[in-house]
Amino acid sequence: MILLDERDKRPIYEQMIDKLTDLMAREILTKDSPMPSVRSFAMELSINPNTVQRAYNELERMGYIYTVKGKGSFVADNEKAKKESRQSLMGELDSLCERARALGVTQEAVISEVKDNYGRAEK
Amino acid sequence: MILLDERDKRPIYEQMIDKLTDLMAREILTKDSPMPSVRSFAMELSINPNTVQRAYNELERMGYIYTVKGKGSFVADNEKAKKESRQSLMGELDSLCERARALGVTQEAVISEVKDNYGRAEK
Amino acid sequence: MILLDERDKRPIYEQMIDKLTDLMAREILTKDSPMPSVRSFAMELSINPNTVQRAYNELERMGYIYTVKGKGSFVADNEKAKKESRQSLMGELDSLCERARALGVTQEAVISEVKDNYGRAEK
Amino acid sequence: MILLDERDKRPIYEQMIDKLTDLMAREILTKDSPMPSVRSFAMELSINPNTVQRAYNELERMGYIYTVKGKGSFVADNEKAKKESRQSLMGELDSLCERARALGVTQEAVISEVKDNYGRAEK
DNA sequence: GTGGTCTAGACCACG
DNA sequence: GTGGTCTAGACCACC
Repeated sequence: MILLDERDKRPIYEQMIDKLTDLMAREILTKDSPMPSVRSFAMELSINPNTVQRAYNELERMGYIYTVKGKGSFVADNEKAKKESRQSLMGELDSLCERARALGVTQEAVISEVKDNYGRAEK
Repeated sequence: MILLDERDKRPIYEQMIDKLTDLMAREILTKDSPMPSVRSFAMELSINPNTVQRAYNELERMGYIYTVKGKGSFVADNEKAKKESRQSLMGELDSLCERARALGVTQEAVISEVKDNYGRAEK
Repeated sequence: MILLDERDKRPIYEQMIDKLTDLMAREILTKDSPMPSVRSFAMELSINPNTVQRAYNELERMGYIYTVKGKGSFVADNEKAKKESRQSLMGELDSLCERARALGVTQEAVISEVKDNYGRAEK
Repeated sequence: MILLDERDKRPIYEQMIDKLTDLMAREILTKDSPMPSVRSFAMELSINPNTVQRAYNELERMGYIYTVKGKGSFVADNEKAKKESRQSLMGELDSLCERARALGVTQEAVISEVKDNYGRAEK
């Protein structure tokens, strides 16, 4: 389902949260579909079940999944995920623009790069 | 000279690096001007001299400052450093655009955000 | 694993880096094998953990090892690192040759010294 | 006479010794010719006279210069300088060869680089 | 005075 | 258990 990067400096549970919310935002994980069980997920990724549990706890707290006792965890409405993903993306874009300005990069240069990127994607 | 943000979770030395490189990019710290001494800077920020030292070490390694033993540290000519920063910035922008596309954010939305940001900066 | 030379005037962490990269280049330390933990290594060498940590930090920055938080540090694939080392070595050889020429040392004398050295190594 | 590199990590007096013995080995400073006075040399390099003095002291101790009270310092027999320079060069060459071997560089590759260098110099 | 290194001991997050 | 960060305090060489 997801792949962990061992060399990533961030804690594993944070990596999991990022990758899972991303899957939700991209609608690969759809509303009300079941999440893997804590145990099987831990096995699959060869990590400690505690770590999976922690990721699930955070995801539930943030409203990305909901848990039914005795049945498991399920994807909540992923509209939320999409919205928040977009917001955080825009936040990153903002801080990136600020760094760009500090380095004397013009607005035009930034926009041209964006257009380039979208252009390359179309082909 | 700079202010530390206690709530910031990143290590102090990293915060310092960010804030100082920013000052250099904006040419508030100019070529060959002296950096505060390790000890005085530590006093000013109420932190340990070792922490300042570490930040300075990294800055020197990255080419932002140079050190003359027994005299102090000085701002280097950071045209090269700035150039590299710009390149890596554009790389980040690219990967950000790709994430945006994956989330269904249009090119127009991204560009509008960039324009907004630059607009806000002019005031 | 390694032995420190007390008479060596260079800082301990630098000595460690030299000896460890040497072990890697000679493939005594192989890809993905675990490095000693910071604390155990410090005990073994009777030095402070901070000093080991510093050496490890530099090694990671240079791409010789990678670190998994909570698990330890591991030997990276250092083909790239070796390649870069070879290049910088050849650069040093060049500047050394230039100094030799300036001192009137003939090409033959230099080559004979090189052959001597490699000859001694075979025994 | 000589140029100091402010960014050089080594102490100034050591840099001076290196550069001056080099000039002697290359016979630019000839036997019995006068060295600059401590004061004038210090002025010329914009450094502290103590530092020049220290360099001169070391040079005298090593036998590269001799001092006549009330008259100044003079270059000693530079045969010595040449000989020692060559020796230290050969020492460096040896340690370089050892590093090369550790990296798996063949004797042939080293020799070819040396020949290249001498070849380039002839043109 | 300056930076550079090192020790001792502490606290934290992660697994 | 692991590494990462920080403090406090010390000693050194250089200028």
